Amino acid sequence: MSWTDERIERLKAMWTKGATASQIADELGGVSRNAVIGKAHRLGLESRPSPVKPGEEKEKKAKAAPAPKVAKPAPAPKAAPAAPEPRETSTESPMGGLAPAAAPSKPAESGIQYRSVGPGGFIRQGPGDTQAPIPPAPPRRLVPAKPSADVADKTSLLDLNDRICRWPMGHPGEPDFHFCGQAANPGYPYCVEHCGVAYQAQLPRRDRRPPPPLPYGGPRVR
DNA sequence: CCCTGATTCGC
DNA sequence: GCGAATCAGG
Repeated sequence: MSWTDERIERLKAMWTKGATASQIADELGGVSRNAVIGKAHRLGLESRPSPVKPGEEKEKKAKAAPAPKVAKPAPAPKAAPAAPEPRETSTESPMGGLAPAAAPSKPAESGIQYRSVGPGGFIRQGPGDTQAPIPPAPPRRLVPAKPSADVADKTSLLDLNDRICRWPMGHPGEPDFHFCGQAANPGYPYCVEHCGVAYQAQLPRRDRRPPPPLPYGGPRVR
């Protein structure tokens, strides 16, 4: 299974909405949880409350010696205390406070610091400024979104049972995604109308019409 | 054990 | 770029 634009779209939507990697993988089908996580990171959708984050560096792969396949490269020196970074000062002008766009990493010399104050928010702090103008980062925690008015009276995932039609309306991850919700055709997961769409009598080839687009990616393959 | 996301690294 | 293997926290 490949990452088509459509699937990436759904991944982004669900990831942003807080769906777990497992849910996303399950929803998309054909990919593993790991694949979803890997893709999410490659897309730059990062940082979600993770069980294992705390800043302390953990000594990973500290296993005794379970027949390592390849020699582990020496861990990169994380901080060389006695090795100052090579400085490029020739282009530095005292008043040219604007650091080259690619290098905001010299706050001490430019006198300007950018501090994150939350998702997408940054403030600029000059040399004369003290700690004062730094507003505390507002604690923001993503909470489960309440059902919007659009979805409130629609049939959600939680409303499903074996007596109502599970035909998906729209696409998972979209704000107004819901299910048909009509009375299901007994013995079938869909109402009569959608059974008509889902189950079609085999017709002679010459009478076949091109099948209508499926309401979502396609039949589940699991 | 189950779940979670992060990271690594061979492909 | 992809994702299985592996990690670590809950």
